[in-house]
Amino acid sequence: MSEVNPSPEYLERLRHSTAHIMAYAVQQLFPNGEHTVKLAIGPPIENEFYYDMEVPRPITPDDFPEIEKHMKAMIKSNVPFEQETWTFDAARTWFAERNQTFKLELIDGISDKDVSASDEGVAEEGVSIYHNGDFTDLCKGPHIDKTGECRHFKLLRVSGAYWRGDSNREQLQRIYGTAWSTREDLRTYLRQREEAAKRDHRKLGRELELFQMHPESPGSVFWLPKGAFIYNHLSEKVRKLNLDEGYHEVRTPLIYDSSLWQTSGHWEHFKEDMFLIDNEDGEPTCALKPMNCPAHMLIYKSKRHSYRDLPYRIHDQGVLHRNEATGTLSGLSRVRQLCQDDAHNFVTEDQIAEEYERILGLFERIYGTFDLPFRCDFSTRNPDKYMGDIEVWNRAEDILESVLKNNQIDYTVDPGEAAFYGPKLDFQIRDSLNRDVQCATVQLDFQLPERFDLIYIAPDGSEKRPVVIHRAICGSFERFIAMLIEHYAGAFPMWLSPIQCVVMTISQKFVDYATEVQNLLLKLNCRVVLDNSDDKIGAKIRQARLQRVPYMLIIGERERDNRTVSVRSREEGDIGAMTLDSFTEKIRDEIDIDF
RNA sequence: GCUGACGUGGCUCAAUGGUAGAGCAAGUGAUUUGUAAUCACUAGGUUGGAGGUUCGAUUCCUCUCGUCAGCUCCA
Repeated sequence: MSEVNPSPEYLERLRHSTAHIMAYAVQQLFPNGEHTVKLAIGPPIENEFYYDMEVPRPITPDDFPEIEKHMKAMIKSNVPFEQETWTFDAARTWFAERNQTFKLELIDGISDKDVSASDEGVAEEGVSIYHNGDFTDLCKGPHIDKTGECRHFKLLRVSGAYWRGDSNREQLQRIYGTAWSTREDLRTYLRQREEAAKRDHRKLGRELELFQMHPESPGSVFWLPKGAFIYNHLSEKVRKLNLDEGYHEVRTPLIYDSSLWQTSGHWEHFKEDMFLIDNEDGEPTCALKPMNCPAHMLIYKSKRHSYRDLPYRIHDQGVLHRNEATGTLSGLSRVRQLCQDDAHNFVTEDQIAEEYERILGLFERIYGTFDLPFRCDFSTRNPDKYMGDIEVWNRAEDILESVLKNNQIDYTVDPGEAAFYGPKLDFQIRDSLNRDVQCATVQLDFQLPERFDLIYIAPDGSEKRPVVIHRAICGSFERFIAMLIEHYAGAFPMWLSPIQCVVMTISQKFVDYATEVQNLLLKLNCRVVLDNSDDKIGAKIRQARLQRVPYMLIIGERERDNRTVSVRSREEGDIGAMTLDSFTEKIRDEIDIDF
């Protein structure tokens, strides 16, 4: 039976089991379903589950009621989940009779393994099979006891997914659903999703007039005045922080001859994703930069560097263009034109550790300011695909790991996921829909210094190869702002709010005093606007609240006569009248901050 | 790029083969207001674009562009 405080492990079993029930229900949708619906895999995922299958026609959300009906029927019958072990031959025969080619492929995969190594759930001499009622599936389990436990579920969405995640193979239909042990938990989860959708940055971006997109330039952002303010303000703060930390800021071209991209290796790997410029013969000869590093290599190389110059740090917020595939574009999170708080730090091998410490210090300054929780993926060397000296790699990876530990950063290791030219740290933040969004990245690079033949002069006068650290703290400002919008649900902290105060009059009679208040605040570099329209005060407040303005200053007869303002704060509501001095004192520290 | 869904005034949505409608926003006028929407009037759409079927298309079909959910990719 369902548990009151279900363990994560129980919920996984529950969701996995619900996926089986759903697969059965989809089979019921089609005549001869067991033979025409080809099942692939159906695992539980965080909070949800899915099942991938090949079906005679695409499933749409319109099919959900019918699928759910069949699911409920099986749940109501409360049949048990029962495990059996079949021999490979028996399983092959059974699934072949039912035309379940994906399952046959899975069985082959299992039989190829050394089964004596007792892979979990895989029997020594065969495969694990689960039945629930009339439904039979190849599955290592585990499952719950009876279908009746899966009462609290809902189908959510449908999409395509490639068999085995390979875009060269069959594309299947994936149906997502969610399942919980109680009705309340299900409701809570669905409500959370609705709440999250309300803070979707695309929706808020439109409502708060921060930015817009147009089909005339898909994937590139039109920043409206308020959004542009946030963008520029943020970029300015980051720029200042980098200058304080010893970075040299540069500005570099957008367009480069293809030879540069050949040198850097991008031509070979990423030509398809670059915006190219053709000559008269239609041959691409130039490209818009998708990243800044080659430009910075040229700058480094333009003079001889002593070990005394290192670390040499170049910061660049240049405009980048990446011709992302159409299907991947998404709001501000995945765009074709972007700027990063990009930097390249040229260091000696001995300086790697300290430089990483310093970079993580920047993280704490910036992410701490926004109170953003992040975690880190540490991608290590792929044994089959790496360049450079294995000793250097090992040392570098040890350094990165110890830096993560020293700074008590929550990280997971992705073995073999590093690029061939160096190990990397990717910093992830959760967006409002609980999706991981990658922002920052810190990557060690042994390759570009080779390709560009970079050197520095060591104390003994010999020429040595520096190491390059690619780093961005915010990552793309576009994506970072998307995340901030959702993190704050549009209610930016005072220092980042495009409008910090609205002075609003009770009636036209008080415009003079209201203007005086406005001018006084303007002198303090407060971003303040005056609402002297004919609307009633309630309407003005509503308007300002919808725009998430931090402070509303209400000016009527009392305020004018006493030379005060009545303050309504975004967070606390009406906080009463105060003198102008006490208000300016109150906001003095909020108006502006540095990282 | 792939699969699917969607695209109607600035925004949110209605109209299912028969002259496209509402609310909000906008404009004008009235009102001069005390903490989340004052009232009235006016204007605004060849229904993303192109082709087709039909006496007639927002509605059906094809192509195309864009958006969204995912998948693949992500220097």
